[in-house]
Amino acid sequence: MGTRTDHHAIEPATWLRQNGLRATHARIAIVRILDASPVPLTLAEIHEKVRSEGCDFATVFRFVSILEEKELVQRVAWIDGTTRHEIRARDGHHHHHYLICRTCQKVEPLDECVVERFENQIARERGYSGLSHSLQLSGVCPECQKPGAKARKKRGPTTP
Amino acid sequence: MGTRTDHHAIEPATWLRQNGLRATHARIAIVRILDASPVPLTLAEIHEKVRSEGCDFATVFRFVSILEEKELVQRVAWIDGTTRHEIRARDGHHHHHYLICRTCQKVEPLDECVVERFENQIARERGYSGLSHSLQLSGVCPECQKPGAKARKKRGPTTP
DNA sequence: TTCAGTGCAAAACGTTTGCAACACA
DNA sequence: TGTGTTGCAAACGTTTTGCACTGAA
Repeated sequence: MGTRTDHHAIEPATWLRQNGLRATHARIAIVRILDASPVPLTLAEIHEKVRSEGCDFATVFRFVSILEEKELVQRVAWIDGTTRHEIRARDGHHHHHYLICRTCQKVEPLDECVVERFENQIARERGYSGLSHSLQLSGVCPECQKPGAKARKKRGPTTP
Repeated sequence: MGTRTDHHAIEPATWLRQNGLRATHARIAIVRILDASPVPLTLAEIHEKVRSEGCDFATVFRFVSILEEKELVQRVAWIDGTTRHEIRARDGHHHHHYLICRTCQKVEPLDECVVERFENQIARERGYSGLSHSLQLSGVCPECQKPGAKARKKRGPTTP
């Protein structure tokens, strides 16, 4: 089994600058953690793993928010109600699905995505575009696709 | 288009007693609201609809928790991060999927479930049983299926 | 009558923000 | 050096619990 980092030859610092972000100590640490994890993490879990480097929770919160705005990290509503965060792999995969044990909470990532094919079908039949999914299917409905429709509503935390 | 209640000839009070629950004014009101909604609701939304009957938020919280323990209501991690609750239909359907507009938040329920077939395949290949899904796939792993494995861990709020 | 169920209010928790000090470009 | 970033700490909103009163069985 390969690790997620196999796909990421690019150094965190380089990757950050490529995306127009400053490469600070805290940010590099956070990217490393996200990069190394095979499963989405909560903000608390990320903080737990970077606190040793003197990184504050607020920094985790704000930086992950920035990554999500730039769509470099994907927010996932986990089945237990927690909100988790997953870095987007740079190998073409945009998301993953998981098999979670209700008893021991073990998580197994699944490579396959059965929904994609269905997603295309739904998009065709209902006239939606830009569909994506993590839990439920979501997209933009015909009315909202019309030019001049109200601006896309921000989801999640925003940055100052 | 039919309403969800088409499937529910049983009166809320009768249904509650059948499931070993007391039929109080507040509980009947909450069941009615859940029954009538085509989409999962947040606790705040449920409370909003029953507050006119003098039903407290804590009552909504505790009663929905009881229904979830008895698996009469299913908890859903919504894509916007909210936690929602959906009553289990008594017509064989155990869950639904939804098409959500990112712009106007409109929700369209989808009848089809493409994951079921996949779920069976996963269950076979990985030795899982009792799989279900709403966002991620979940089930019980081989180790936890062994007789004498540790008791099933409670999810979500518990009752006193 | 009795005890489960409820309302009220406070506690616990997670998320979000303001501000002064700090560090990268 | 200057502006974006950070740590600290407080403000929020939501979830959860304790306790005394109430009402269904």
